[in-house]
Amino acid sequence: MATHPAPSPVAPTNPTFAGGDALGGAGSTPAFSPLYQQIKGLILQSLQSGEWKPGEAIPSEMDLAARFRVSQGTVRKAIDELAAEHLVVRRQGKGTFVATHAEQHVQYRFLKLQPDNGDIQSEGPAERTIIDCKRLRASAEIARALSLRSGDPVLQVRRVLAYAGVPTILEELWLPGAPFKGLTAERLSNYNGPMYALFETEFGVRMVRAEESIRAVNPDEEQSQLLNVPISAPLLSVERIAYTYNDTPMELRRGLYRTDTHHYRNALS
Amino acid sequence: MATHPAPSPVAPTNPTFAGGDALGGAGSTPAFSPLYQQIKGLILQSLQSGEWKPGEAIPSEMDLAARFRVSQGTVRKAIDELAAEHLVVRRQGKGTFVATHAEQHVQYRFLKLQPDNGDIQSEGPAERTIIDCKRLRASAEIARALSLRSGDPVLQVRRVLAYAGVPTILEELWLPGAPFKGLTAERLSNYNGPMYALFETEFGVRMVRAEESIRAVNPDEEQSQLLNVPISAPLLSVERIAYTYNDTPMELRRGLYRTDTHHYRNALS
DNA sequence: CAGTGGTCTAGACCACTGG
DNA sequence: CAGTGGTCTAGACCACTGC
Repeated sequence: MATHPAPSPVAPTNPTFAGGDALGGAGSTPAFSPLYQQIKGLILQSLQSGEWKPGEAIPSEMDLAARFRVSQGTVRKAIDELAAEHLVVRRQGKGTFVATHAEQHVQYRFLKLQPDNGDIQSEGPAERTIIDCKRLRASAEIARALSLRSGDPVLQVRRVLAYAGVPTILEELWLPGAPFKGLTAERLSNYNGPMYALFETEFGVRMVRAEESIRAVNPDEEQSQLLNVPISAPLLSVERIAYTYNDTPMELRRGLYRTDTHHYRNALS
Repeated sequence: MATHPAPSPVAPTNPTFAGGDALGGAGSTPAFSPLYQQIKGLILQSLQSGEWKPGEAIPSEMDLAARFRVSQGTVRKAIDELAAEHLVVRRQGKGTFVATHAEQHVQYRFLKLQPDNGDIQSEGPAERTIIDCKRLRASAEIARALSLRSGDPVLQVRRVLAYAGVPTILEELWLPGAPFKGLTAERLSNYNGPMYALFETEFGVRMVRAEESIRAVNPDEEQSQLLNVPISAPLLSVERIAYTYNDTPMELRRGLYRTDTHHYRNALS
């Protein structure tokens, strides 16, 4: 595996068209794909297949250029896009590294709740309490969100996050059963750090992007007790679907946020 | 103004350092600034000064390269960043255009509320009703948000947005008095299109980015009447500060969103 | 067809990191 | 010091738009 003997994965010398051009022009869309996009796809495959693990360095731009038989500039543009999508992180003088949720700086990348006074760092990490972790069968709703079939095995986790002793977030999340075989309440409790970091190291599942739908709601009886708020208290309902590579949904998470001391922060551009 | 006779705004031939290097090494930060960043700054100045107006084309990459006496590739990288920040829009074969909120495709770029069923397009534009438009003096809180002094003149606008006849959004917004001299309820009512588009064409104020803080709240008596919901209904409180160039705050907007038929959508990456 | 942005290359040099 | 990513250049060619 030390040398890659000219796999020639792309057009031999010049940039060409990609797609089913061999079919004789039957294609409806010309589907022009620039070389750097093809290279990006190949790098993506290697990331996906685990050839380079989270936190590790990927080969240098020169190495990749030689491996794919393109110029350094073309590899550079491919990596630029991967870096913009936070799939890799560039560090001048050191190399390019596979992104990870275990990083100190980008911890809790997907959690947008912030304390009203003081920044995130000063608040410190939340106190986590697992309520339960059950194995059950997907309802139609859960199945649809996770691209499963109704009745497929799923894992349900519920937990509370507290800041300075005040329960602030109540989360309920569902994971597809197969990729997370062996996940238990105990392993969750013992792990110290972001849940997504545990998913990476223990199950090889890397969350790459997510989408959230936010509403204002009132808690039900149980929720109001767990969060220690009156049943009439308005709460933020945050439903998240998190995706791995290839836009494969791997988690449905429903959060209830108290917003009397915290707020959901969002940058628009 | 047809030709720019070698203004030589940057280092004559080679990339050099920027910053107060002439002070004799007293600077604490070396402050290296790549050429393309300097070019970006110069283009930004021209955008800001109104040399090219929203919707217009800026000079071609070749022209800018000649004007700034750098290579096309350097100009390209500068424009790449401006395009990534949505300050300009590239269109292959046509040119690069100053971004505008009046565009058909990117209308309501900052409004993240979406109908639960069906996409945004099918819903059509909201019915807008101006409640009032008052000229008053900034409270300490408003002044801080807009980088003004307490007592400075500000403009307050309140309005309701309804979809399919259902009042869904109640907005209250404050604008600094000086740049928006002449804005009246009538002009707002008569204008058809995004408010930010009116700001561009009538007042030369271009909103470039914004930050939102979101909470769950209950309405007060007046708010509940205007939105036609019970006083116990949980609502989304969305406080936005919108910025022009140079991170200058130009609007404070407080929205109350009903989330029984709509939701706030956010993409995380 | 000319003009625009978009891609690709090859080579030079710079800034940063670590041994 | 060698190796990495970062910048800059010059030139060629491609894809898209509109006249």
